[in-house]
Amino acid sequence: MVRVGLTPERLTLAGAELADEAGFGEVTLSALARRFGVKPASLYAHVKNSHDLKTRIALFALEELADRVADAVAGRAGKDALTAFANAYRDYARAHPGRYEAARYRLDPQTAAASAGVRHAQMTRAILRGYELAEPDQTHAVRMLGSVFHGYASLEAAGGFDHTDIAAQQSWAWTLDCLDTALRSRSAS
Amino acid sequence: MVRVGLTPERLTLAGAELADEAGFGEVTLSALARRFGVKPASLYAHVKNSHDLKTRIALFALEELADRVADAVAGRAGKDALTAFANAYRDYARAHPGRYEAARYRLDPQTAAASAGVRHAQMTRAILRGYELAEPDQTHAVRMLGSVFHGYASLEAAGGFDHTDIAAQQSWAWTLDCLDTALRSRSAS
DNA sequence: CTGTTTGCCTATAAGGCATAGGTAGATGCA
DNA sequence: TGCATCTACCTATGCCTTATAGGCAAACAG
Repeated sequence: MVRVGLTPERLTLAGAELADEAGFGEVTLSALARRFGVKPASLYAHVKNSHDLKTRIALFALEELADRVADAVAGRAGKDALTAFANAYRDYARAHPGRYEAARYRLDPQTAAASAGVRHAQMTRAILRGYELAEPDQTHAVRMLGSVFHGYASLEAAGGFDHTDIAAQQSWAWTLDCLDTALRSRSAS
Repeated sequence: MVRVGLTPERLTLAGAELADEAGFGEVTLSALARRFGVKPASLYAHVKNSHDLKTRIALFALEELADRVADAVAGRAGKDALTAFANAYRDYARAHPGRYEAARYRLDPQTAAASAGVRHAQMTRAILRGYELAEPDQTHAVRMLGSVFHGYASLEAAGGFDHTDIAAQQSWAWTLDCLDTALRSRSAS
C-alpha cells in the first residue's frame, strides 16, 4: 500500500488538467483515481463527492480566469482595457477549454457569491469606467459584454467558426472594434 | 406484454420534453424508458444508442428553432428583421431550455452540414442584407451576432442576470439597439 | 519505540449503458 | 378463420461510475 499523497488541491488541479485534455464532462472520480493509480473509493477521503470535486475545479478555474483578467487590465483604460480584458478571457478559454467549461459549472448562490466570479464581474464594470455610462446602461453593457465574450468563446470552442476560411482572430478584432464604437456612442446619451 | 407503440419520433419528442423539464443532461435511456413504462433495453430497437438519441433531439431542436426564426424574419428587413430574429431565438431558449441545450450538442461535421443549423446560418446572413456589409465584414458580423445571441441566452438560462434588479428584457432591448447602431456604422466602410 | 491518526484498501450496492437471446402480440396470406 | 412470420418488448448479463462501510498499515507524536 503505497501512499500517493492525495490532497483536495492535487485532486482539483489534476481534475482541471483532465478537463482540458478530455473535456469537463469526462471528469469522473474513476478517471481521476486511474490518473493517480488509486481506487475510486480512496478519493472520498479528500472530496465529498463528484459534485464537490467539480465545484472545486470550477472555483479554481474562476480564480485563474479572474487573475489573468486582472493582470491584463491593470494600468489600462478605455478601448485598451476592453481589448486586454477580452483577449485575456478568450485566451484562457482557448488554452484551457476544460477549465473554461468548468468555470460555467452551475454553483449554488452562496458558493457563487464567495467565488472569484464576483471579482470578474467587478472588473467588467471597471473597464466600462472609460465609457462613462450611467445606470442602468452600465448593467446593460456588462450583460452585453459578458454575452459576447462567453458566446464567442463558446462557439469558437465548439468549432462553430471552422466552416469559413476567415480567421476567428480577425472576426474577434472586428467584434471588439464594434463593441468599442457602440459603447462610445452610448456614453453621450 | 403491452405494446406501447414506440417509434424514433416519439422517443425524440419525449426526450425533448424530458430535456425541458429536467435538463438535457438528465436525458438518459433509462429515464426515457421509465417515461414510457418500458425497460431500457427495449429502446435499442428504435435508437442506436444514447448518443443517437441525443443527436436526434439536437436535430429536432435545430429544426424547430430554424422554423421559428424563419417565421419571425419573413417579410422583415433591417433592424426590424434583426429584432425579430433575436427575439425568436431568445424566446425559444427561454421556452425550451432543454431543447436549446440540445441544439448545442456537438454533431459530427456531416450531420451538422445536413442539419437545420445551415438554414439558421443562412438566415443570419439574410438579416444582414439590410446593412449592406461586404465580405469579410459580413462573416465577422454573423459571428458577432451568433455570439451575442447564444451568449445572452446561455447566461440568462444559467441565472447570470438574477443578481441585479434590472430586468433581463431591458438589457436585451438595449443590446439589440447597440448591435443595430454598430452594424449601421459599419455599412459605410 | 509505542499508540494514535489517517491514507488507501476491499467489499458491496444502486443505477446507467449496452448486447444477446427469448416470447408474445400483431400482421400477412391462404 | 387459421397459420406463419415478423417484430416489439422482455429477461439475463456484464461493465462502468457513484457512493458507503469497515479494515489494515504507514506515518507521526510523545
